[in-house]
Amino acid sequence: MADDRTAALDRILELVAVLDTDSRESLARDGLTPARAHLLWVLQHQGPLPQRALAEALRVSARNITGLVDGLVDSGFVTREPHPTDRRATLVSFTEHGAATAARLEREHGEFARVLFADLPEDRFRAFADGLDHVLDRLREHGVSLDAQAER
Amino acid sequence: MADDRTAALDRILELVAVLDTDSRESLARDGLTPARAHLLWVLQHQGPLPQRALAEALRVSARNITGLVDGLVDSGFVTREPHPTDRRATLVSFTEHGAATAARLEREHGEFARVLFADLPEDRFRAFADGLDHVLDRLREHGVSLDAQAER
DNA sequence: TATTGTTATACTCTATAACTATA
DNA sequence: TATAGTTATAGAGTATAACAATA
Repeated sequence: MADDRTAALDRILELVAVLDTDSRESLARDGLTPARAHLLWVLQHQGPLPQRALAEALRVSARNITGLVDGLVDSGFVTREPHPTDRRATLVSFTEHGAATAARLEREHGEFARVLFADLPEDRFRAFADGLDHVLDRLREHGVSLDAQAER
Repeated sequence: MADDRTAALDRILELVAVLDTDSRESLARDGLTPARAHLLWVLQHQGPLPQRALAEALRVSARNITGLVDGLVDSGFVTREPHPTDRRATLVSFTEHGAATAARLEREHGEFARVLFADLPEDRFRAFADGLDHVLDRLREHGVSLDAQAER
């Protein structure tokens, strides 16, 4: 019994490894890395942002954002524009290529979700989603969550 | 409906992020990184190995193993010993500290699995494990798996 | 005085290619 | 000739600290 739990955790970790490697390869085909794609994702959902806001959203240092934006500017996904009211800040905005890529990544994300659960009957899907919620709740109870991490 | 699937995928990705950050922090307290801990894990399950075997097990370059072993030697987790029959090779073995740490990490892995599924009734746990298998099968069908990745 | 972003510096993980020692 | 591991080199992600420009 206890061993079943360990086996399930191992399968979760296998899933983590598989998703990580696969998304990495897929992004590489677009000339992106996970960190840079994450930045595009935030821009896609929140619109043009100053680097400071990006640092908070990605929960990384300001220095790191400078590097990520440098890379995305060089590869043509975003531009640095002057902030309309604060001359210290720069607004990071999509180029056409960046906007098109981000939109496509979002579409593919939805398609991937459909493939993942294809042919899984509704009741079994519900049960799985339930278990997922349970696990995330258990982690939150133990102070392990994105919010808890953000507070540090 | 289709949106439920996307929401479930998003929760899987949240779980991935949470587990990644949490394990990273936990390992850091032991003076380890994920890559170095992975190497210790392999050593724990397969015994002393030449670096070449470690490169295959971790699926990284030989050069990378040199760096990881350098770090683990410096921090006192492993030693490089001469290979008994092949003078080109070096055997990577645990120090006492390394062996004790690896054993503790394995214990904590099992404890973590128990916490994760605590209070989840057996039938709901089964349903979750089922869904997990389904998702991994779907990925395998699409050529996305650790084995498929290994073949490249 | 506080904030935004950059420069300087450093560490880890990752890779390929050239090279040494040994098989 | 092939294999084990290292040196050389490079790129990405991450961090802290010092600093410039602006608020």
